[in-house]
Amino acid sequence: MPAASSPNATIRQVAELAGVSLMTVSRAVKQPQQLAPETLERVRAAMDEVGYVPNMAAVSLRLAQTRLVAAIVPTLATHVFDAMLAKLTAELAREGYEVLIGQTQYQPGREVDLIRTTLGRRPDGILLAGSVRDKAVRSMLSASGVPVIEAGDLVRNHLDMAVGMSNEKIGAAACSYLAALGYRRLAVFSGNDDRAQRRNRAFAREAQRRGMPVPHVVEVPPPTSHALGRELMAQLLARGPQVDAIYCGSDMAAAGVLTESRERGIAVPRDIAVMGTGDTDFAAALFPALTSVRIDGARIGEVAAGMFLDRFAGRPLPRRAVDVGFTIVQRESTAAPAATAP
Amino acid sequence: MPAASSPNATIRQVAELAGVSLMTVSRAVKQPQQLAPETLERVRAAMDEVGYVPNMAAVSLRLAQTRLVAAIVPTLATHVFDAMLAKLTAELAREGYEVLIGQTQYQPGREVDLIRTTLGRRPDGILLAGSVRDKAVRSMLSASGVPVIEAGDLVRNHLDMAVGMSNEKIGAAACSYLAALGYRRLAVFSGNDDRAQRRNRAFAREAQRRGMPVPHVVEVPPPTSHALGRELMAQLLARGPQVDAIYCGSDMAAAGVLTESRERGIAVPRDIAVMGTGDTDFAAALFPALTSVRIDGARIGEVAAGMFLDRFAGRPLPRRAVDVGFTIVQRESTAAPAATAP
DNA sequence: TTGTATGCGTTATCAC
DNA sequence: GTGATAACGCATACAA
Repeated sequence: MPAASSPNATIRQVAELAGVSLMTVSRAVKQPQQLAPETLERVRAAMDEVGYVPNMAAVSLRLAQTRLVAAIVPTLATHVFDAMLAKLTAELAREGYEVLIGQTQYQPGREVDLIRTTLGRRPDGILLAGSVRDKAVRSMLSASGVPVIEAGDLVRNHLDMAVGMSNEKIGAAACSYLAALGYRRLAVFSGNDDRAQRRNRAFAREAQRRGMPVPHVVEVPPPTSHALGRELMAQLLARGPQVDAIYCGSDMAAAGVLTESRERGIAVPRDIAVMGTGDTDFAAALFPALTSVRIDGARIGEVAAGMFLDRFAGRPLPRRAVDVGFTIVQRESTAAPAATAP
Repeated sequence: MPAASSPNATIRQVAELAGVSLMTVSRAVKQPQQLAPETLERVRAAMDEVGYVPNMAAVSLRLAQTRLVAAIVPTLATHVFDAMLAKLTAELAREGYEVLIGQTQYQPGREVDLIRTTLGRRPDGILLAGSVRDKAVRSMLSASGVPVIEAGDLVRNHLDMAVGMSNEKIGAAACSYLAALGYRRLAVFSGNDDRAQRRNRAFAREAQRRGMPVPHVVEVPPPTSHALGRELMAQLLARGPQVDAIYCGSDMAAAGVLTESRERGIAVPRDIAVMGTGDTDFAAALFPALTSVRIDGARIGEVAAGMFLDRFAGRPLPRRAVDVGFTIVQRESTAAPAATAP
């Protein structure tokens, strides 16, 4: 039983207790096979007795590596990010790395501060949800020399490494999907962050390409919510154009559209189709079940972890940018319009 | 413009560039007012030029404090934890603390390893979602001398500090709530983790106290899901006892119960009432909107942050245990049974 | 107002 | 197989 264990025991206390030098204790942790079995046992007993855990601040300082990976996300309250972080954390943990999570809460100014603070921790790698647009941030990051992964938004001029999917392709695919089902008067509800805007522009371009009416696009500051979806839907009905399908930048907003429609006696998808983004866990639980663009957060996290580990080990990277794609999960909220009547 | 900034510049490089000593640079960061304005400006220019950010590993080692708070949660994919972590992170960030998040993924064995690894980072504080039951973990933590907050589960014998609510009270309240609405044949679906089990036992005790039939309790390994809720509901209908209300340990499971009921033509709440736990953001978006036990994760995070900051600053704690309570948010899934017919 | 010496806890290196 | 030494980057204490 660990008896008198003192707070934050150091390698020195263990050494004195075991009657060996500092290096012997260090080796007992890092290269146990180098020690005589009897010595090893004595050192281990001493470590247990004082509850010794190596101080990573000292290790980091000495080795110039922290075994820390920083991940910066807008919010934790989004399924894609959760799944990504969970997988990233789990995969990196196998190799002894920990993940330091920072949240910007969608405040652009916060990102610079956060990255500066984060760089102070000298992480071995930094993952950023989304692409880095801010000039200052870009130069800070590249100057730091830290491996950087931009995740979830595959842009051409990524800083270092990237994994994710093209938001432009998502926008175009969403539009094509609705068009193929016969919907023509489209609306888009989404956040006004960079990714969403690029998605929406691609959506509109695709509509134009197909000779459809210009989509009615409404962009608001994120995060989007159920209440927001309801409100936007109410506004659309009150004074918006006639539409037969709505593409939402988040599933929560889409859920709000479903609720508001139901309360007003508008049948989905008969009167109007609704589609979300993210394929959140609750998408299938809504009524009607929500069609959504599925983004595999876990896959993103897995690929990102692999890239980091390759890089840390000095292995050559197969690719510096990985497209994990996306899929559209069709559910009840966008069933095809009735076939031409007999 | 930061020109030739080198990776991980040190205080020495800045000093040489500015033609001052190391201490002058250090003071430029920590006590700028002590420097001659002209010197300060020169140092700042040098810092910008090389992109200097202090190495926290060195600072931590020197000061024996890391400005790091570790938070250990079962998963990020739960609204209560998200909200708690978001608030905790935001509040601590104001005072220059960062939050290191660990996830156990509900694997009990993982908790010990995770805490050991975490202790290596010498966090200034540790927050644990849930109470600490494991003997080894308890002694590791108390031996480390780190301030510990057990969050979200208010037990009597907390290790150090605690904030949350009584799961026993939640169970009893859920039962009382359903009983008051006239439901008598109750079922419970939940995870089989410690917190859930204590909640369920209290639920059953309350039913007994009220002279109601013994509730049909089904406990499964977490995490619970929509699919799981559907399956449990299907099983209940196939071979379970007749029930008129179901209390679920999570909103996702409750959502599954709603879906399965709808598919089978069972009307909620007319034929059966459904109630969840957590008041997740999507609870209001379900159909029918889900009655749920609301747990204010943000409030928990806020109180926890306050406790940590008081402790770090050496201020006396008003209370070592704070009950943030809970509320039952009534929605459509548990409307009262029809009044006695005329 | 600015500089020098010292040590935080650990490990690479070299010596025995 | 084990030990002594130096150094990682920074801030406290003290000196100038």
